[in-house]
Amino acid sequence: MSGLTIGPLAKMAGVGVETIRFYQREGLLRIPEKIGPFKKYSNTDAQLVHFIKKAQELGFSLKEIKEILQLNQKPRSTCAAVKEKADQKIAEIDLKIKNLKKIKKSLQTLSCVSALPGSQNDDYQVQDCFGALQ
Amino acid sequence: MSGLTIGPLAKMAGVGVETIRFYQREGLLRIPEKIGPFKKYSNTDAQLVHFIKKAQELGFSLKEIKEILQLNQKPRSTCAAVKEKADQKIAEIDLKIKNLKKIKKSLQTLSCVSALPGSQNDDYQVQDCFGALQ
DNA sequence: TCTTGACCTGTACCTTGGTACGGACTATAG
DNA sequence: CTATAGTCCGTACCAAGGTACAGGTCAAGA
Repeated sequence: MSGLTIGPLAKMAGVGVETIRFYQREGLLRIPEKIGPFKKYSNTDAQLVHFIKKAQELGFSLKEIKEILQLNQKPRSTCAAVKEKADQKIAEIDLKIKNLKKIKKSLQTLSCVSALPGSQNDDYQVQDCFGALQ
Repeated sequence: MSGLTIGPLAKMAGVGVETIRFYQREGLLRIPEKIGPFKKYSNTDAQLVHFIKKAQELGFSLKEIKEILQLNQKPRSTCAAVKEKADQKIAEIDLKIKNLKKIKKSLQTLSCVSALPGSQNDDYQVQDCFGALQ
């Protein structure tokens, strides 16, 4: 709504302008109408870019993120498919959370052991703790 | 202990042999002694590779994974530093879990809405739900 | 009005994380 | 004892996700 140009948009979203253009090329971000000679963006665009970065940090590829975003835009006719896809992503997320908790637990053990004097560590202790990630 | 060659090791860990060699080049994996003409690996090596893959799926870069693994191998003299690093990783993991839960919640809403008839969606619904990821 | 900084399109280049391949050696099943 | 499949080392190539120009347009303040 606010009519941002690409520079302020990039700044708001915490990325470079080239990243914005790259996302447009990749179809993750709409290419807005020009108002005068420049393209104008909304706050929603900034939120979207911010979301893309965060989802990426959580281990989703741009391709997957695109899929998640497209779940939104499908017409009603494909609702069952949308629900299925969303449920599938939810399952993936649950697995990620589970695995992160395992790593966390191992790191807590390590943190604790290391804090004690006399804990000389042998090779491969961390992964011994949780070799069984799924 | 078991004396695996690189092929069986790769198979156990669910990667290609070239990936094993790449991890060695990058210093994520030890280069074992040769027994006869071939290098011999242990089950622990397989677990380690498996761990690397999982951590990667959770959004850690190879550089970060290397750091996590090295927490283990530091001598006692740097224990405080190890603990600090581990605690920092734990905080990162907590944030990841928190953000994954937000995305999950949004997807649940979407999955639910989409399953209802008459829910024609406008642009950018998903990210509207959780533009505020940290 | 002029200049400086932001924008435009297009293309080239970079880093990360592999993947493939060539040429030589070796183990082992038939 | 030979064929084939696995290993070794080195180097080249590849895809994803950016990042950096070049060469031009535009706008807004001094």
